[in-house]
Amino acid sequence: MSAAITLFEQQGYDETTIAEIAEAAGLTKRTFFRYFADKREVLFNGSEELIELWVAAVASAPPDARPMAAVSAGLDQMADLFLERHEYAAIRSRIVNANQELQERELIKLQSLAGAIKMALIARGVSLNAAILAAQAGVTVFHVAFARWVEQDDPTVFRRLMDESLDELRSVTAAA
Amino acid sequence: MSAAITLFEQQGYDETTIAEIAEAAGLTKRTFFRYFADKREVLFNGSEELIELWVAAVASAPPDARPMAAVSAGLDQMADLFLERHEYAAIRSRIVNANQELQERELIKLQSLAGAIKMALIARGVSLNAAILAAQAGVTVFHVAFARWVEQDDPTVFRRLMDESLDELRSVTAAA
DNA sequence: TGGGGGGATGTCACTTGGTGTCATCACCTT
DNA sequence: AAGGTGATGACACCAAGTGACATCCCCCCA
Repeated sequence: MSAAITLFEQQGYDETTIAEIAEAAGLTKRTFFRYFADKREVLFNGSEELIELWVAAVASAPPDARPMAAVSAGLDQMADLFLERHEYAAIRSRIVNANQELQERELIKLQSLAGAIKMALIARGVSLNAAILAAQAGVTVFHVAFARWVEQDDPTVFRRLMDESLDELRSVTAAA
Repeated sequence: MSAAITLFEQQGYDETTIAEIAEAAGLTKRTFFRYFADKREVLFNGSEELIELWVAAVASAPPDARPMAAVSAGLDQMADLFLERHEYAAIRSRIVNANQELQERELIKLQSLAGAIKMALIARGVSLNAAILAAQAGVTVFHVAFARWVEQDDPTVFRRLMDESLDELRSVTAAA
């Protein structure tokens, strides 16, 4: 992973071959593909843990909490999780934002995150449609706030940025 | 395009090679790549027109319309646009939903749609953050309603499904 | 009317991502 | 010391893309 990221930073994602990454890491192309399903995946390693964390937060919210409050408990976890990864997140974002394939992978990871949150909401008794939209809203807020968070210096404002985004979403969708 | 879709339906996306598609269409692999940037793109042909249509609807909404009302004018256009493409949309959805690469491409097309709507909102004087979230909300509603629309028989209910989804999003994000 | 030029297509060679298969090696167990 | 197991290497192969150049067809104009 670190060999890959270093090379991506230095020469760009497209210009870096798997063979180069493997050599830099002291192994072969074949071994690379035993650890990562494809070239993109090397940049999306912690994503299952992230999903589990969010799902656990939704599951353990108070039983009477409204769907969006349960989802929002996941946002707290995200703020925590990324607190000490601000610099890494910024580097990784630069790489991802410079390449369409990587953005595609990022979006589908977010989609699978939304799917997992949806299931966790359904397990709480939330209706299917409400679960889909609450999960999607939470992920959108996370995504938008994340993009703003990596663009500035203070790592501690992540949770505040998420709240602001959620407020904006609320006010923009509010009936006339 | 039709050669590709037919083959994808018959034998699956992964199991179909560009050479096969090209042969079925009476041309060569090289020519295929002069029309489509990659294998996925053959399934995403009308997407620029779709974006232009939505953007135009946002731009021509009444000047005093609230952001989400302008976005919603785009939903009207989408309902129209797809009215006579229900069957095609269903076939295409089956193909896309069976393959992760294709879902990734679909998501980034939706993302670029959201980006275009965002710009159209900004041109109306909407603030950056409100524009981002209104555009994203509109695309989410479209995406969710689209998935429900292709799953059932009556093509005329698309607009109603979008309204229902927007209502659900509103109520789920509403403050406690 | 017959070149000539430009755009579309074909040909071919090449790179790279990704996979199946088998050999090898290291380490652990008994 | 023998055997088994999991990780790695070696190698051949396929399919997606791409660059470079040849060819062909059609339209325009002297």
